[in-house]
Amino acid sequence: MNIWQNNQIYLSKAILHKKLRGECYMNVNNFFQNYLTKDSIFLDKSLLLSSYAPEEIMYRENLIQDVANILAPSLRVERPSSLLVYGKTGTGKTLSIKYVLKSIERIAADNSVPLKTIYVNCKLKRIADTEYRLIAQLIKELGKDVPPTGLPTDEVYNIFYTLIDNKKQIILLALDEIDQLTSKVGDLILYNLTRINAELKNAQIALVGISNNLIFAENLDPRVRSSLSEEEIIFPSYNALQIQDILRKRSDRAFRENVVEVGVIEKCAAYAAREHGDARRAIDLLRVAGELAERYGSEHVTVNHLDEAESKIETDKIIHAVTTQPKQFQLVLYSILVLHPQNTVMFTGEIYDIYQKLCKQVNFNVLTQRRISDMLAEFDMLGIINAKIISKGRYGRTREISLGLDGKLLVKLKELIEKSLQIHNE
DNA sequence: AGGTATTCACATGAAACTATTCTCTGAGTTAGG
DNA sequence: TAACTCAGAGAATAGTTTCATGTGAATACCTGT
Repeated sequence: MNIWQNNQIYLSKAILHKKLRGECYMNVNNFFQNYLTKDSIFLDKSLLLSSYAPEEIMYRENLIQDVANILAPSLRVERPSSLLVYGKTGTGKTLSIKYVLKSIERIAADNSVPLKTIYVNCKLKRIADTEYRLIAQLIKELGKDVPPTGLPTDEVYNIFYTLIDNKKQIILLALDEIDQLTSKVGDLILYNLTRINAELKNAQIALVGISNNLIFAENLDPRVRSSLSEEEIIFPSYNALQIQDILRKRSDRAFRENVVEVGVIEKCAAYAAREHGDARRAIDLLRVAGELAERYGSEHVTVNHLDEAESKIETDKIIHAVTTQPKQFQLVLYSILVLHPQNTVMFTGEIYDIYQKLCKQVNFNVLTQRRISDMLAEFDMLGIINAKIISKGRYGRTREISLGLDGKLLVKLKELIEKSLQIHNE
């Protein structure tokens, strides 16, 4: 017999039972039933997800017009100037560029202009974060597949050439988070991309680089720099009032009426404005606050929910960062956690000693101090630890490491790592 | 006292190595005609 | 003879080791008063 059928019978019996007796005890079935029938405080949560692309981008009309002006020649099958877009996270760069690309592609299609736009995010791990993978990804966007490894890089370039050069066309290539790419694999790849045009007979490529780093172009090879940034546009940060408007517009449609209490939007905007006007963060914050309110069965989203959302986002980020790291990373972090209760500040050498002991205990091979040093630097980047390089004079130079996280989170992290590494405390 | 030289304990950088995953190629093998 | 199998060469990549060089200030060591 089939389990589901049994359950079905059980379920209907339970409901019948409840109806007859009018009893209202809590069980999981009731919970799910309530969950379904209860009005959600959300109307349409997708509006608050980071994947949502609004049809109108507020406070960016002029910048979008600028971008459009620069890229417009492509509609006449002329190569437009290359463009470099700067702006901090959450200033609408990506959104605006995607928007322009989409509309330019639509117009091109309507007028049968041979134009293609490609958008690639260079930060995506295992997709486009190396030279080979970037080109492979471009080929994939053009509708052909390339093996993930095994081919020489030149070969992939050749496939790419022949693929785009088979007819006269303009390719608008938007590379998001381009600074990540160059910091990881060097700027040779950009040089190759800009040089492609000279070798193409029919097609032409125009590059649109998007960078979070405002001084990205400064430490670029001069040749690359001149050909990559013929035009530059800077996206300024939003101020608190602008973020308020953006939030209000989204929340009006994302939540039911009167769900969001007065002052929540303002505070949310203030939080985000403090972080250099990151609109995406503000929207995330509002969404998580809403989710918390819903989980607590509250009818309204309050300022308290917002505060809680702020810390939840922070802890979730750290927990996610830690759990996705390899085991050796976790063990190093564990060493820090073990050492932490005794000393508030720690040094690389101390951590390495503990780490070596732990390695023996759990049968890991011991990595060199050089490697541990890099790992500590990465933890610092992730915001899990605070590291500062100090000199203790005669007693050498080292990282001074402290933990800025709250106690509850530390305990949780420790448990998580113990579980994942199967460390048993005596 | 004031100046400089030394020294520690790592940091930081570059290159090389290792293991894994994957493709391509061509020799050897098999099966069918 | 065509189709198939399979080992070996060659690539890309992540993670690491090895080797080399850099570094900031507390201390040790001078020097002249």
